[in-house]
Amino acid sequence: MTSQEQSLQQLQSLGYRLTPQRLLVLAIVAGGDGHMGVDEIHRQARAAYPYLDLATVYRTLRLFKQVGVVTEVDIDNRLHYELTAPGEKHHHMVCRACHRAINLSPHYLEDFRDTLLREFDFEPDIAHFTVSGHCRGCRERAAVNDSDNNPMAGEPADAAKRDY
Amino acid sequence: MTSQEQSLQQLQSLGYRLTPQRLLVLAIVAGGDGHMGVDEIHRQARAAYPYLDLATVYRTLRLFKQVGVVTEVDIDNRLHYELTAPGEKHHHMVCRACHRAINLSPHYLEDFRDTLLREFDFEPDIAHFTVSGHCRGCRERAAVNDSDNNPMAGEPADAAKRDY
DNA sequence: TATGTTGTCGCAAACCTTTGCAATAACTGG
DNA sequence: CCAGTTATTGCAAAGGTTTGCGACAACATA
Repeated sequence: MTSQEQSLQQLQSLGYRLTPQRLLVLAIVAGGDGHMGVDEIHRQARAAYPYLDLATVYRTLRLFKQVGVVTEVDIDNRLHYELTAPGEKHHHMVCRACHRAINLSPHYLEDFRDTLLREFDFEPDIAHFTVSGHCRGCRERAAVNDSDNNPMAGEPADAAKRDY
Repeated sequence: MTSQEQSLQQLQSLGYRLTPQRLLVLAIVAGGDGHMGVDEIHRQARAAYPYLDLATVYRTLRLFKQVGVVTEVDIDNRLHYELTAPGEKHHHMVCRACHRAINLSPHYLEDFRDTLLREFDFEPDIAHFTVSGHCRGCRERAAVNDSDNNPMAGEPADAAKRDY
């Protein structure tokens, strides 16, 4: 039984129904390379099944995420999804500047999770966890362009375009 | 010099202009108790200055956040802001169920930050950091209602309303 | 104080995502 | 295999947030 079939069976066992729309979305996400944007998933889905509505794609992905079938990544205020690879799960670090996503092993979050659970009885949702910040490349680039030593907080006033 | 005046001077020194709109929004956030929703800030602002547009409120808060004057908290997909109290900074844990926000001392994130920086040259944006998950109260409530031992992943199929 | 530069505002429209609702289709039990 | 139950869909509309743009206003300079 493939991991896709497992996911489907899991859905069914939880009382969710297996619909062609769900099969389709799952297949597309599984076939995609890395995190896919919702619009791209929708586009591909329509190719096979033109009536499939964008709202359905959103609902389906939300369900898949909740059940753990996919992992959600917020990249520049847009939702992206990738298949949750059992055994090689990972979180993400997303760069605010170049919007690239870097994988992060769960190992780095375990201590943090344990602490919150122990000290506050708070169960963080680390299954869908994204850390945003600035990656190496963008930090170096910024260091060069910056005359002062301000490490990129409050962005230089002479930035090209600054409409706030 | 009050911390508000400091913020204003900081803005100016970065090349941003001091406008009545910005003064107003700052005053309101400073006067509010805890994290305020954008609409509430806007409502209060309009009382004093009816022409102030919602877009300006958003832009102003985004700027304030970027400069560090305010802290952003995402509560149930809605942005909220509070004054960044220097000296008593904190992050937030937001419960996905009851939407309450619990303060979290920066101390809990320092190790995590250091690790990412050391191992990946990735500077996480912990200044504006929110962990979502489930708080004690909601976890207990769920434990009672749950017959099986599934710790709230994939939510019971018999949930009252389930439109995905 | 007068003038130029350019950051900011208000407005309207766009964008991404969620939601209400009636019609439909997936599963269940007989 | 049929009928009943109810989860799910498509559609349209709302919701929260962002953005393009021309008019305006804050600051600097003389």
